[in-house]
Amino acid sequence: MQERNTLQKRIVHETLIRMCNHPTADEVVAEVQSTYPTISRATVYRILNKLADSGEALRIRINNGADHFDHQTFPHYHVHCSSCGKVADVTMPVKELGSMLSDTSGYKIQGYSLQFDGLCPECQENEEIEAGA
Amino acid sequence: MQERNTLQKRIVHETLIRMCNHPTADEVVAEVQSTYPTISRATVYRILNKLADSGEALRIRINNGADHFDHQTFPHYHVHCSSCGKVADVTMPVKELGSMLSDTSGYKIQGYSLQFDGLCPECQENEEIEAGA
DNA sequence: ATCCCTAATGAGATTTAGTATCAATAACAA
DNA sequence: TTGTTATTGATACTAAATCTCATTAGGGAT
Repeated sequence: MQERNTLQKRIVHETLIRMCNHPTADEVVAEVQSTYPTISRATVYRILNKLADSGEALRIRINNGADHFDHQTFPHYHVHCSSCGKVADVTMPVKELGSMLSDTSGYKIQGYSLQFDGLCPECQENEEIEAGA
Repeated sequence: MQERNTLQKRIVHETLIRMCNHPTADEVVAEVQSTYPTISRATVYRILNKLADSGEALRIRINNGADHFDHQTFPHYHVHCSSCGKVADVTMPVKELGSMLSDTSGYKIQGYSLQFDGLCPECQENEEIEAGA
């Protein structure tokens, strides 16, 4: 017997799919607990890790902050707003970055992580308002 | 009076320069304490943060693990060995990644972080030995 | 339908990396 | 030499995530 189809796994996965805003693990915990209050934080973390490991979800590692999760697994990147912390999708092909490296470093490249930091449209507006005042 | 030239700052910076292996903050703490045992962990963290903020050192954010520091500040990237955790330099121009994004996402891009993961030459060897045995 | 094995869960302790607090210390300008 | 205050050291604290382990429940076997 290998992998059991538990209620908790179904709920966490469904919840992640329903939340389209790249939630953190703790945000998923809160959301799941609103309908299933007895689920444990450790369980949600375990299930999200498993989803990320199996490729059913993406783990977005944010500089400094908590990991975010994305149920969309097609190849894309993320922008992280340095002001409000929001995470958004970016679809941009960046080809061959990894393979370009293999000969120069001696490392066998397994992957790379590319993450952008910036200001989201809302925070840009707020900045302008503050500057104007 | 703005910035004071303290013994601690000199020692931490010198130590970082002397350690060419992209140490973590705690590795710097250990190294400094070997000759100056009374220095505080908080002090080393503060000084490294200041060096990174002022551009006198680079902060290398490793997925999952502790930040590493690099006294070399010319533009380059890093490879992180997923097996032993070692960090190595990669010099490869990646131009315009940020500016390519500005129109597609609505974000005002302030920067990006690009980090490679792979196996260092030593760990590749170990892997082959294990596979052969 | 029941039993049994063990994967998975829940609760809480633990770890790791880093920051905050604050009294004591020590640069450095006067 | 002195006074101001940036900086330090010690420690408490926080955040994110993992670990531990007794208990629960999925699902194959009977």
